[in-house]
Amino acid sequence: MLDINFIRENAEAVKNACKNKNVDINIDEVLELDKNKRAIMTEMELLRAEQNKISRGGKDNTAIFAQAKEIKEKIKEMEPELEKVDSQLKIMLLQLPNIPFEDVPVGKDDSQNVVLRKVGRPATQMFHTPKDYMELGAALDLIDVERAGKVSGSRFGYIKRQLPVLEFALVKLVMDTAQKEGFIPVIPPVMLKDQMARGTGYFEATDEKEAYYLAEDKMYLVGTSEQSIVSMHSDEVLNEKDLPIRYVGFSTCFRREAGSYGKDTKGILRVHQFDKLEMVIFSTPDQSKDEHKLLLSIEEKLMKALDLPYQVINICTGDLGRPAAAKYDIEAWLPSEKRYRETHSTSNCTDFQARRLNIRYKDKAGKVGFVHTLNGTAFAIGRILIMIMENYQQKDGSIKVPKALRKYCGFKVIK
RNA sequence: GGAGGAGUCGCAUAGUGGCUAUUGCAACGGUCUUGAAAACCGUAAUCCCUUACGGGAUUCGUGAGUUCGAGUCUCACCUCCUCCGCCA
Repeated sequence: MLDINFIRENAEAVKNACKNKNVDINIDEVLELDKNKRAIMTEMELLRAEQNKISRGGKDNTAIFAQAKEIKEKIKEMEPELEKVDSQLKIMLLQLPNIPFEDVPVGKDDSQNVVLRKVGRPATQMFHTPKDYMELGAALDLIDVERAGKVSGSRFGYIKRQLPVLEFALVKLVMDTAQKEGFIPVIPPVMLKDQMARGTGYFEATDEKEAYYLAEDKMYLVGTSEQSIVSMHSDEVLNEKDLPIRYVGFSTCFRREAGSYGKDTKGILRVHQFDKLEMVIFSTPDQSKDEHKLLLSIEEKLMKALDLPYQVINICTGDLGRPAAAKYDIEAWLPSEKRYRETHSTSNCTDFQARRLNIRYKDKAGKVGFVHTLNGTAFAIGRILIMIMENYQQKDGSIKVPKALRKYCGFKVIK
């Protein structure tokens, strides 16, 4: 959510942000509603002040109380009008996107994202024609999507044998790496009250089909632990001297993948349920750009530890999503598709989520302001397993284990 | 799932329909001090009107209601605690 004062004073900047983010909202209408709302409010407050004055006068004054009652009726008549304007305004405000930073490339969609750098050598000239991970997994009995289909339907999988052990090795690698940087490990709830699910700003009434909803209990399943970790400090005032607060969370994530019919239908690249290690940072506004760099640097450190070839993408305005002011993706090389596929994403959401969730901090002078929130993938387990399998496959169909994981999993090769 | 209790500023705490919601501690700022401690003084948030000085509205878990007036009364919901049941 944006500050209404900011919108009043920077209408052009907001219009421009909407245009660059492909969001179609009439800012002039927002300003008009805001103006209307304030006019009604002012009038009501004047009446209420008068009413209070009378009520504070004393007891048993029936003549004057009759007058107060009259004012009360008048106020009551105005209420629906205010509510109407206010709810219209609120709906529009919640749909407004965060303003992208000035150095974010302007672009229409993901085709205009910018490659910042490539690291590691894509194994295009591998010694043999690479097998895809499903073929490798079938031979070694590591992934079973057929039985998962029988039991749960499409876009599910059983991860078997050495793969779960590798998952725990990845978890340990991330925990060790992140704790060195002061991240606090956390396992968050994966079910959220609807108001919290909205707080992080990924869906509104129009597109909540993206999340799983438990109607009986009025709860959502998280699509990412970012939702429950960012919400953790809602309605709190943090102390500046405690900032930045860094968390590294592990949780299962649930996604309906509505609207992605036909995309990545095979295998476990795009599934309804997967485990993910996620980093979340609460910082002061001054710190957030550096913290964003830190998140990206840890993601790259983890990728280098696994020695996977990757590229870093600067996401353009049209592909940023509503809450982010800046976002970098990491894409790893997938040999079977001969292209890079997304494994990581890190966003600086500035005060956009903090304003919705009312997460504030008090500075040394005692002044209160909204924190900045940032998030970044440490590892999305399923996708990283895929990348390891394909990039570390051997001629005989076995899979080597990245050196950094060996001490955690206890074996060097899957065969 | 059943029965009972509670929610007031960061923490603790008073407040059974009336005017400006009490008190203590902590934290922060100031005075004093060579420095510190002590002492003393000050400090809630959100919103609206105003160029400003200033004024006003709202907020006692949340939302409705009763009333001229609600922390206080009524209803619903949320959260926590205790006991019973179930359970890894």
